[in-house]
Amino acid sequence: MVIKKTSRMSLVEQVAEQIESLISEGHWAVGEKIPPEMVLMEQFDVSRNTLREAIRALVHAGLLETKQGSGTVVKAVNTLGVALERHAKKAAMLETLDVRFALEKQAAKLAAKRFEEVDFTNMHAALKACQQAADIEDRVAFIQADILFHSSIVEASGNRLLCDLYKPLFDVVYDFIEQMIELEKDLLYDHELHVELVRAIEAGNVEAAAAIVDQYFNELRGYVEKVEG
Amino acid sequence: MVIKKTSRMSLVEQVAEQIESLISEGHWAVGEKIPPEMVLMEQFDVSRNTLREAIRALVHAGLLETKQGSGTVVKAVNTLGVALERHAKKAAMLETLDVRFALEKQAAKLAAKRFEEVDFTNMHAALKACQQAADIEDRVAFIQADILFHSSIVEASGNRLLCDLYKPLFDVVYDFIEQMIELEKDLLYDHELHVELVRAIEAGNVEAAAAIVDQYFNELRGYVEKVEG
DNA sequence: ATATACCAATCATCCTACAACTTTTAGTTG
DNA sequence: CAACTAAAAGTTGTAGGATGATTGGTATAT
Repeated sequence: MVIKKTSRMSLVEQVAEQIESLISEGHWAVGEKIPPEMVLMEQFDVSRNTLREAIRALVHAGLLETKQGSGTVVKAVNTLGVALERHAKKAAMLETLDVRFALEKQAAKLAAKRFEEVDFTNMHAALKACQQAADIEDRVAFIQADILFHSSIVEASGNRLLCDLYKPLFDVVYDFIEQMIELEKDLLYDHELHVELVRAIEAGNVEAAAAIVDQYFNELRGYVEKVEG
Repeated sequence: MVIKKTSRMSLVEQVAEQIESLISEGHWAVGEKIPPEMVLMEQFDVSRNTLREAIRALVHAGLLETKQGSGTVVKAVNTLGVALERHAKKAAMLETLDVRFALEKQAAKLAAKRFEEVDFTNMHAALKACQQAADIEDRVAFIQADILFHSSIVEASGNRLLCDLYKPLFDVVYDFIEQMIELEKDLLYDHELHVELVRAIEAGNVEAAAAIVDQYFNELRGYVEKVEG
């Protein structure tokens, strides 16, 4: 006797899964508006409630965003970022910082290890922008360039999972730093380490890259401890 | 003029958030059945549709599980694990391994740094279980003990966020290893490093702990590369 | 041309009803 | 009394309709 499939997935989950596929496969791009409920009801051949429960699940996951009177738009392609950001916001800043540190250090080492395959365009551009912002002491510009710089480091690791984990934590830390910056005005003009880090990665010097990230985070940790603890 | 907060959150999100809080604060424990829809409708003072949309969002996120005719039970305390596991399963094993490595190394260093406050009970118990399993060459028992061992290391870091990130990745890696173990039968009886790692942490030797984790993962990476690449 | 009023589209919430499944209860039978 | 059976109650799943709230665009009037 053939055992029947334990139980068929609920209609809501089936619909949610299909919508998720349509998004992840790019059929509905980020920023794009998806069809209204009435249309989707007919396309999926389910009732209004069922469809709404599916959509609501994806809204909560951060994939979609609904606006009354307007419609529903795609907000992201994967659900990890939202979950991680929500989680990290509830954690202590020093804990988040330690995790971010672990990830960025690993990223720097991986980038240095595969330096021959790395595209350094973004890294150099961010470096230049940092330098310019530091020269004219434009704090806002420096932060933006700093964000691009660290992102380019992590992307250079070639590890997609690492990037997906790093960026949400990075955002959380930077929200904190933006508030902190009033207290320590000269904190973020520390540009020397940026240059050294790129040089180490370009040279394929794994240990040097790791040491520089160590140093960077030790300083950052000191500032955060002063403010938080 | 003070601009009022965008507007109030939708009822569904309010309810979902409250339920999440009730779970994360332990008011509803994992495995426990939550009240039926009718009761929750009255408690939150919302309609059935609104309540169901909230619950469905949490079901999709992996926090709850509903069974028709029976009820709804709490499945997990936080939503991060499910999202991360789903995500990591789609990634390449070597990428996942690198991230896990970064996290475990950081955990070992943190644990060594605060060795005076660490509770070593679990670690020693896992160590003993590993030894016993290795002695009688019981592979299944060794894996289970190994899982407990690595978990105890990460928990000793005292960093909750680190633990929450580590465990799902760990599960993914171990699913892979369980399949791999047939090929490399003697892989997991490598017990020496376990002992050395605990010794280093107990001595508060941060660098030694880091070096041992390095060594452990280099071996593991070698095996994985042989199988996957 | 600008501002106002109106209208249509769309999501938000509520309501009722029934179906499907599970658990409990009551009843029957041996 | 024990064990099996049938009925009932409880719970989630799905459907469909009605009304309110918000948004975006259109037509109108000045």
